[in-house]
Amino acid sequence: MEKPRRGRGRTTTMDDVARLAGVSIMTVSNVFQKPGKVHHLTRERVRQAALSLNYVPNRAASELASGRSNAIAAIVPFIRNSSFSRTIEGLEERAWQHGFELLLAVADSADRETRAIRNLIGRRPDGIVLTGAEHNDEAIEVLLESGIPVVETWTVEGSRFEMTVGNSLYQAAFDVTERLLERGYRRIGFIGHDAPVSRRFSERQRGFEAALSKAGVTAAGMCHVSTGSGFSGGSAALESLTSQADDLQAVLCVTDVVAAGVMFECMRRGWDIPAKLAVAGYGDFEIASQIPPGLTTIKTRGYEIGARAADLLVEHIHHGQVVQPHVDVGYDIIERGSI
Amino acid sequence: MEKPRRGRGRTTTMDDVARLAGVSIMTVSNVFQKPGKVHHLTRERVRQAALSLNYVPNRAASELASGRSNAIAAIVPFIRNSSFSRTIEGLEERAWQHGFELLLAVADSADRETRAIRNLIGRRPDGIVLTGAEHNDEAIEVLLESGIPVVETWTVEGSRFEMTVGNSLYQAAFDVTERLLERGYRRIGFIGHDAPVSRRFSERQRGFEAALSKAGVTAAGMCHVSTGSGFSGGSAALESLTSQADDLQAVLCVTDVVAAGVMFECMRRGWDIPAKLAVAGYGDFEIASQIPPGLTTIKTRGYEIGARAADLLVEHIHHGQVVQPHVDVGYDIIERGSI
DNA sequence: TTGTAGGCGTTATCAG
DNA sequence: CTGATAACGCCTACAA
Repeated sequence: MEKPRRGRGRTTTMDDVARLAGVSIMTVSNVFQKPGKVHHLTRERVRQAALSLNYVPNRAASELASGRSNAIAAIVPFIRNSSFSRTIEGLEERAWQHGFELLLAVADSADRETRAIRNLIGRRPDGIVLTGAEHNDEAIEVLLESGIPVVETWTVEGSRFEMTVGNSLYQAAFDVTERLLERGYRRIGFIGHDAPVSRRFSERQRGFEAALSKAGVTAAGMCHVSTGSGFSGGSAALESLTSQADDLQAVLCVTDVVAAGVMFECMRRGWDIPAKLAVAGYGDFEIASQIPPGLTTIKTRGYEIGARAADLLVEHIHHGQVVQPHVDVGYDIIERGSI
Repeated sequence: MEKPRRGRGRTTTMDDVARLAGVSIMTVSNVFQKPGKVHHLTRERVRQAALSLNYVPNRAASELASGRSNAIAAIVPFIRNSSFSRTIEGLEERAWQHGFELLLAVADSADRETRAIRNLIGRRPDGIVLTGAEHNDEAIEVLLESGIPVVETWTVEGSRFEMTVGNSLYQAAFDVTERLLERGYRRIGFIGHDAPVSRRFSERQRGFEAALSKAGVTAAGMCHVSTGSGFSGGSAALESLTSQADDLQAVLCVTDVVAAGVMFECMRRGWDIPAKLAVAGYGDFEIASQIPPGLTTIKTRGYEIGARAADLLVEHIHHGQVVQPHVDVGYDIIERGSI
């Protein structure tokens, strides 16, 4: 049987459209790229021809010829249960408004990330968005060398890239912890995440610790659950924390999902929230507003992070530089019944 | 200021590598494509040269020349709170094993889907995976015309594409409903989703209705929440259902997220589950096992759907056809405390 | 095992 | 406003 080779001669090309419309191939190209440069009637004729042939331009050829891909690439560690999905939405939407497509890669480990980055670079995107992962040196090297503008998001401190968009994780954690202290809680525990997103999450931990030490209080306990462990990570962590301190009064969790896991565990134990245990989360996921008695949390503006990242890239692509390369989108503390 | 044109002459190409390694450009190409055809030592020399130049092959050029992209494209309506994310993972993993990359597009409306499909086709992927959305005719037309093999997932019934992978939504809903009837519940309500994924979800509804009518029972009420409405959709729906039937005993929900929303609402009302209201969901998301008293649900094997879809495509790409083009991955009923 | 010629489908450039 | 020509970077086919 004949090998199904689409590449050779089967797909309809600009040539077909040009012939059908009775114009040159260049005119067809212009109709799609610079409609203004083509006469009203010619344009319509070409459009009709393209439509009737179900013509779709070949991006590979276009990119090769123009050296521009009109695409922005993003790489995220995971998409489930995370504020990253909001960031992706922001990116996609804004990128599209600027006429760019989004190339998305998911990589949950440094190794996979390196591979994914190579793949992406191979596609020569006009810009790349890195989202909150630990990058290994090789990947960073390749990225810097590629000449493609890069913006790093979420994890801002110590970034080696020219542009960053984030929100003050440190400050946010500091503020909620102070809020807990104001409420009179003194025996407070912390549940964090371990690698591969440690840089990001350790900022939260530092904020937590700073607020405590400012108040002259010591942490009731620290505990780390693995990234992506979800709700069940919360129950396990609570177990561990209570064994470290049986007079635990409050917990600050690295994520709303973990916090919800803690709250589910409290329900199972029949513990009243916040009387027996106060809980605070991070992210303001939908569950925070729904789970009784409502979860106090930090709203992260993940969507805005994506949108601003896209803006930065587009600005860089068009002008070769940006006016303000480091953006902090801030955060809000949302108080609900859990503290 | 000079426009930053990467395309023209700045990036390192095979030529540079070839020159540095003292070989022809073809040899460099072979080192990457068919390492076996190049002499041991030459290969190493080329690899070193490529490494030291941070050379990354240009996919656009490669695709154009070979007519193959080594990429599989997938399009999903949304990724948050859904079994689709599992399907994506399965797809990505399996595709990678076969040496293919995954191009992912998210499109939450038929219009965006059409646009996304055009974009994807422009990239000439070797295969396309469609995931549980309503497709409009134009999109289907373009897809069929493109000659690219397509597999449709989740939504199987009435598919116009040559390959499908799904699980019996109808049968699954039928079975859980029977389970509820066996438990003695008679006043049962249904919470479904409306467009744009209606075809998919209406199969569930039909299964629900069939089981009821087989038992000679009529539905206590039907209710539809908008896709992606999340937990809050559940509370709202419960509101609506109880107003339709104040003797409601059980609800079957289109999704675990909606079911969890119903359960949260019950908690707020102080209703005991399942004594006052039994709840069943769909998807076996993590929350189902964590929310007290545990949510009875249908496990959908979303990962396997993705994996099998990738397998089908690869088989088709390699052999031009597949032996068994329609796959049903089945489902499991997971019983927990909520019924 | 390595190299040479030609072309993939599109766009930039510049002439008509 | 339209069209001819020469790249773009790589791969297929064939020759050495």
